Amino acid sequence: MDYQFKDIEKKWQKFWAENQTFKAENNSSKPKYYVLDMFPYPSGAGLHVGHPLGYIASDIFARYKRLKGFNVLHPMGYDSFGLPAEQYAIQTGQHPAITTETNIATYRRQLDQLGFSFDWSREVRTSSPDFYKWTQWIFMQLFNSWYNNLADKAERIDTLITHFEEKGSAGINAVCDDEVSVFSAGEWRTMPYRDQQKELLKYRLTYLRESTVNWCAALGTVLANDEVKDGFSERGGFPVEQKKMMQWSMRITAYAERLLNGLDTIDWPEPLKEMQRNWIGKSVGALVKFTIYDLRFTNEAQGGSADDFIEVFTTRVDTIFGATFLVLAPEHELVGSLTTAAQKNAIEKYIVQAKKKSELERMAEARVASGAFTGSYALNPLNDEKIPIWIADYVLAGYGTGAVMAVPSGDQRDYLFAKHYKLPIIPIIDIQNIEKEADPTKDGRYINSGFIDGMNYKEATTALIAKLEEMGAGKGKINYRMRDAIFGRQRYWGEPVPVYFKDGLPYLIDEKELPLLLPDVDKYLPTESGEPPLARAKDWKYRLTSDKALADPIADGSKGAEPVVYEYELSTMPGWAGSSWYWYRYMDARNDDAFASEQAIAYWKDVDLYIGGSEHATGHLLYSRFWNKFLKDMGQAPVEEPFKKLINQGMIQGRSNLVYRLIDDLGRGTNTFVSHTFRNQYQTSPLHVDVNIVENDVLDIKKFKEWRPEFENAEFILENGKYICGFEVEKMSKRYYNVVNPDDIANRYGADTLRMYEMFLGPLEQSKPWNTNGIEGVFKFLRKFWKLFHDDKFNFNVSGEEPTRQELKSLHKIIRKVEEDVERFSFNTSVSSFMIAVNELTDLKCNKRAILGDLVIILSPYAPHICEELWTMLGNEAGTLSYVAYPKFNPMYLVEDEFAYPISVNGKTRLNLNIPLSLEPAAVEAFVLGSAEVQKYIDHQTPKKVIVVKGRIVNIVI
RNA sequence: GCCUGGGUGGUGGAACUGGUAGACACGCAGGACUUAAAAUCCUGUUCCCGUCAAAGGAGUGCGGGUUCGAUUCCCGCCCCAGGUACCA
Repeated sequence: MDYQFKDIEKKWQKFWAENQTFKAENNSSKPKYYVLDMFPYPSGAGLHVGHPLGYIASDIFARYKRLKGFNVLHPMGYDSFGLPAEQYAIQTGQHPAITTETNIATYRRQLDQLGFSFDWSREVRTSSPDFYKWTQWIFMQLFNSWYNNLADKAERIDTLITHFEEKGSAGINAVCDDEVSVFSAGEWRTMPYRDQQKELLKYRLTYLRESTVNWCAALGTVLANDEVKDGFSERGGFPVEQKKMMQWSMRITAYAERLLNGLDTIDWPEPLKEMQRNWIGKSVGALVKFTIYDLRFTNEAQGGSADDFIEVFTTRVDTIFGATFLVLAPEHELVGSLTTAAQKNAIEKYIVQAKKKSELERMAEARVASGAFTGSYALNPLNDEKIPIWIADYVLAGYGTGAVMAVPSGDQRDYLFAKHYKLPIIPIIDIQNIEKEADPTKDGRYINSGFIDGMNYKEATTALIAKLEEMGAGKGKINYRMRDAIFGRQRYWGEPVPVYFKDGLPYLIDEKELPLLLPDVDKYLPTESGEPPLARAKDWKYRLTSDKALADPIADGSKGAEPVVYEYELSTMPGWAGSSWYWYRYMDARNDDAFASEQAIAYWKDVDLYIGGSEHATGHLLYSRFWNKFLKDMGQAPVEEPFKKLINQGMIQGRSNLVYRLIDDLGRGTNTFVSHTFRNQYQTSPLHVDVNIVENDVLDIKKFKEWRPEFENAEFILENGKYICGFEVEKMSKRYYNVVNPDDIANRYGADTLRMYEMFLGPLEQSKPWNTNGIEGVFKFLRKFWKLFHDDKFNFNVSGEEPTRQELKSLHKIIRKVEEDVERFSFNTSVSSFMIAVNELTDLKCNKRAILGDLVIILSPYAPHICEELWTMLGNEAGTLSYVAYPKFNPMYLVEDEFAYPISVNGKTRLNLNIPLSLEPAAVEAFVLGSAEVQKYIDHQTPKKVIVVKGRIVNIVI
């Protein structure tokens, strides 16, 4: 029989499902290996050909590891909360759960058809209550924790309460809100319960506070910074504005340093680590206080509570003697009190103007200096120099202290500002060149800089910080760019937050009541009063009954049998909540008592290999590391970093095909099309054509005429009897007619061909356009492979004879090659090697069972269906292929018989040799000269010179 | 601007720690089998010169350098992709 991929693939997919071939056990004498894919959001469009790229790679690796004797966990699930299902619900009224269910069914069918070795018994869905129960549970743990800087880890809030009770707020070093209260133990104990809770909220790792958020009116929700691109929402492209709202936040900043340091311990792509480093944005610098000069000038009306100094953050404290003015952000709180009567007009005008400027305008505007003088002055703490205080929108209120010391000689922005407003520019380093622009050099020695004159950068920085600390005018300080993550969305289709409100303060619901189920609503839009959709839920209230209320000394519910009713939190969790811990759920997916059992977590520990796209660099991958570190602090997770090795698969772009339509004299399109080569000899306009009616860039004219009624009578100017299309690399999208569906490919060539072809396309990590042009080659290869096992009449025919040395050489060459390739994730070169091996064995007419059996095993991770079929045909039990031992490479078969070759360098002929590694360096020369291979080349002559490099490669000049 | 990758035939891409550049595949050209098509097989295919061939020359974005030898290492530039940005 010829290679009938359809029957074979159907048969084995059914077999694997029925026999649960890939079910992983939570205990095993084998070493564990956890291969994880980033789980998909099940969108309505289904999979296109780019999605499975990473899944194929991880599947190959998972199957390879099984053959290598590992107990492999390779699960799959769905990140099924999300915006598209909700948008669809708003438009149609259909419950997002139903849309999601339908989409998941499509995804599942498409995934199954590719023959993945997932353990589906562990499937998770973030939108399923038995999953989000634990997302809510982790939220509660975060709420019940604070970050102790002294221990450098999160602790239960109880430890903080105990400290307050015993010692008051003294001695606490925590990551918390800016405005925490100072109190004694006695004061704490007499504090009303509500005030205590209010104070504790300032320390909790998830907390409520008023923050400026990115509000997207069109989506009716708040977006995280990484969901906003250039002032528009990443999804949908709607305008985003700044708005103040009470919001749930996560104190991820507490983990900034650990998130940064952890990067050095994990095997991730360098660009991705770099993105996270930039996102965290650590800068080491100093806070310096500049005394305000003569407060008499300040505006009496507003100056009542003003401090008498301005604090700035700088990373270049060494340049402080070059500071010739201060600049505050227009929003800085001292601006009002610093503005003199004379400057009041100018300042107010500038503030109005700055506010009006949208994000976009600020971006578009060239770097033109703009600002206004407050009329006040400050004193440089180190030389008592009197310098003016300005405001300008190049200083950001949200970073550092919202105020900077301007050093025009060293900072380009300050330089431009100084030039524009004719402020002094003082050089402070001997080698500085500041004629045209600022020179931020750290080399050279300081000048015009008081007591640091003559020092270098390092000496000056140390000396200055010491001096400032001694004077009480400053201190060393580390700043991070990263902000706390906002954790609420005014949306329906997300996890409800397990919190109710009493007297305006949030309290956790009883843990026994988890999961807090998402209630039904009549519409999925915000209410008329602007409340989130959950406000529409009927009778969705928290009932505090007397027994539960006992724990709370002021609960009103304790008095009678009737429960007291409170409002739930109405916002839901953001999209990243469920994905921030889901890899643990796979370890023990059906557990009702814990997010995963202790034993399961102790066994699987962490993800050994994680494959997914780099677009999650500063979202999912950062939040996951954060939650993992928190769970570790809580003793729930065994290791600091969840994903040991990570690989980014490249994006698969679309490859559009174009036809060239002839244009008549009036510029109108005719119905005549010109083939690619001749397109410039005519007036033409390019037109996208469906890639599915084009093969190898040759247009199927018949299908083209049927494609659209208007082309029914189309005419063509051909080349060599064919119509050749042009192509362009673009996003894969319906409107370019370049979407290729894996179902079509699988139908036509089979899943094994598709799997191998996607790998063959190029390096896994590289982005590349999808191009079906080469797929025939892979298909031919599989057919050739099939034929090795059959005679001319397609009868199965293998021989039990002993393999020849040649055959063994071919086999062991590929065993070694593929093993090396898989270990370094170079799947594309493996596919090539398979082709070479099969070509060689075909030439040798090899049908030896011993050779073919091993070949089936090593090919099976790539093309599992055909290999299972051949494996059973070879007489093995069905289903055993996935767990047999990987063939062992035997170097004996690979002794090189050709190791000398002549090369010509600069007109001299040299012999290049590969010397066996086993040879002692001292013996190399004798070995070389004694070798028959070499004698053949030098032909009795004495070589002029023998050069040995690294004991391995030898040049002989002849 | 800064950070991180990358630049090799008509195309996708090979080349492990510096050792015969272009493996493998597509495409193309020619041929075999066939009434024909499909399928399959064979030959050729970096460029230039050369009647086939032999021989020769050039060649991994550009210009230098180190080396017996550089796609690989170093210096300076150009271009492309991704990330990021008045972050002090």
